[in-house]
Amino acid sequence: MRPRSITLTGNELEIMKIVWRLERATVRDVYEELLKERKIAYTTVMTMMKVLEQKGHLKRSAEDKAHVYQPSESRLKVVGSMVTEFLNRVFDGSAAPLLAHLVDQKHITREELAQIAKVRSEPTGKK
Amino acid sequence: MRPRSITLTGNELEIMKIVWRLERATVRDVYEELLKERKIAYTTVMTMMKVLEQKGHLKRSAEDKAHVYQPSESRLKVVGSMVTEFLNRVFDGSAAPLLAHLVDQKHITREELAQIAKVRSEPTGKK
DNA sequence: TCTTGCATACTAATTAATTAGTATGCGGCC
DNA sequence: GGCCGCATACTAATTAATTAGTATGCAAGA
Repeated sequence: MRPRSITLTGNELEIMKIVWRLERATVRDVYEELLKERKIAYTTVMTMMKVLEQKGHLKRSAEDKAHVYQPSESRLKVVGSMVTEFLNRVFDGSAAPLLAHLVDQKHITREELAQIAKVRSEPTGKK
Repeated sequence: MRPRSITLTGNELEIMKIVWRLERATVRDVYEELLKERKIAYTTVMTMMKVLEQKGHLKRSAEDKAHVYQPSESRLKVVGSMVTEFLNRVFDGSAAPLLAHLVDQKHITREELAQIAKVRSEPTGKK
């Protein structure tokens, strides 16, 4: 049988991004945001948010008339695990080849790379 | 309806990695390799390779008794597009936040980062 | 020649993912 | 009070993904 995807699928991530940005949102809030990008039915959003709740990515609280959803985990944490999963799946865990791709495909310049290395390796001197 | 995934799925990538490595392979070749990792049926591998052929990732030639498969595109190209797709989907196309994750999660050290920046920005002096 | 092994083609079953319609209830406004 | 808008719950349809069984054929060895 088909295993449920460990990480977020494309559309699930799209919704999570909105909820992370709004911090707390109703189905309607997310629906309105998504409408800016593409045609979608209100109930479709509801279904997807219910799935996200079942998967543990969203917490629901029946506050007012409409339920309010909030992220269960920080964007940093979730996206971090997505990065790790991608790295393992595509590059067997080695980041260097990924870096090479980023540079070769000009997603990042050598200067930016050097700058990040600099900032991170010399954070004012201590710790 | 559900759209077919643009990029390779987990298992498809697993197979493509093997074929890229072997350069040319029969279903049995791939099957043997996969068996080293996990239990899987021969026909399952065949089905997946047929799908990969339909998707245009593998070319098939009925050489001898068994069909021989070869990659349609280089690993570099396919993986490159996977990187781009991931970057767009997760980070809206910005590589910097991805870099930050790689460093924060210690997938790569500041030293490695600096080294890659150096190698790539000063290739002996000329082009 | 008959069996055996391996190969392919075809069939099939299950669950995830995506999208949305239908049923139904509740709180206001006319 | 009844209708309207919005909300949720339930139902549903379609295709992808994953896994593998069955049917069948061919070639080589006993």
